[in-house]
Amino acid sequence: MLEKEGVEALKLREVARRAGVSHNAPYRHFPQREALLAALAAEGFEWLGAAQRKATETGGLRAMGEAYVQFALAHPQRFRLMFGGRIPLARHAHLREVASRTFDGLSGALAARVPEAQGAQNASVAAWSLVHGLALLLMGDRIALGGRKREEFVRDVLASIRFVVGPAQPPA
Amino acid sequence: MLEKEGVEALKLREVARRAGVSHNAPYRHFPQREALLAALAAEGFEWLGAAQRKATETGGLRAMGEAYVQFALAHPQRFRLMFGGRIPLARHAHLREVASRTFDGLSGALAARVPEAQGAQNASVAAWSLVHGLALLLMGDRIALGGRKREEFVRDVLASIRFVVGPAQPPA
DNA sequence: AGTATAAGTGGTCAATGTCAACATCAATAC
DNA sequence: GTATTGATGTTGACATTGACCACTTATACT
Repeated sequence: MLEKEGVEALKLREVARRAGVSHNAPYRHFPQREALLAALAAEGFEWLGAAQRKATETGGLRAMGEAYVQFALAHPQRFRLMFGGRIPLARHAHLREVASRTFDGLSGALAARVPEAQGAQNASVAAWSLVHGLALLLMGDRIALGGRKREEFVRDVLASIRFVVGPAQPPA
Repeated sequence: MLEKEGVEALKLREVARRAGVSHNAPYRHFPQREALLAALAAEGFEWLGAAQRKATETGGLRAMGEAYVQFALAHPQRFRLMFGGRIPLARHAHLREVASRTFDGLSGALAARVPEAQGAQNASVAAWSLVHGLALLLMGDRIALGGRKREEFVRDVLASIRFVVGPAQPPA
């Protein structure tokens, strides 16, 4: 339901209806609607973490970035739910924990791939921002691919930058 | 209301209440709730376009990026509404038009700053993705600033990459 | 066998988005 | 000077939804 019809269409009563149970059954599993969304988001973070680990094993920085974008494009609604900021982390301790674990793994893998040098942390954040933003812009159909297939396009864009890990440089 | 309490808290009836009118008066101005959100999003795109134009006049690529991130951080809910993809562009022709105009201006300004060369378009998309993703990650409080102030942090991150505008290069 | 716990049921309520019918009032046309 | 029209607002209604409550059923475990 989430992927096919979006978050707002994911109504507790409709879930119950499709499950063939009474309109109140879901409340035995989730105290509020938001809790169900939080659980879905947490599951998404685990998926993303698994995809990242897999990419880390077999490939380099580039592969990680492509895996990130691919995940977002494969589960756009889920991705929006995870990063949409509409689920307050203050409640939902489980979601907070899973998300933090995923981020830690992600930044750890990033740090391992980026040469140890001044500005390495900056470059890590830049790398993450790049793939995150690229995924979202692609999801919004706001970018002209210029005839290329999506994977090819992603590869080209990710190949178009280099990270500066040496000492600070004057602005271009 | 949008910025202070989020999109879901922006209820038509509440709007009417605060405006001191009856619960149905808003329907004389917007056929559905979604139309009101679309209007707010369109207004946001005009603001963003204006900010970009201003940055383009006085500064370079770096200034444009900083202005983009600054806009997002100054109006997070608005930014999420604009790019959240929850407003179908199929309806709301006005929104589609304003958004397209803003994007055209943005990519035009980008193209003018990026050296004419193979891969220039890729670099433009990468630049946009970078600032877009950085803004969203910062909004989500998912990045450790490392003690720096936000503007400083943004500057550092944006300074940590270079664009490859020459002929294609082998992957790193 | 007996009981505790999880899961499900039906009833209810307030809030919301939306629709239809009616009212008001200024500008315009005749 | 009056009638018409369009924009704006109002009242009343309806279905849907999230949430709460008391009650029942089923499963598991002592």
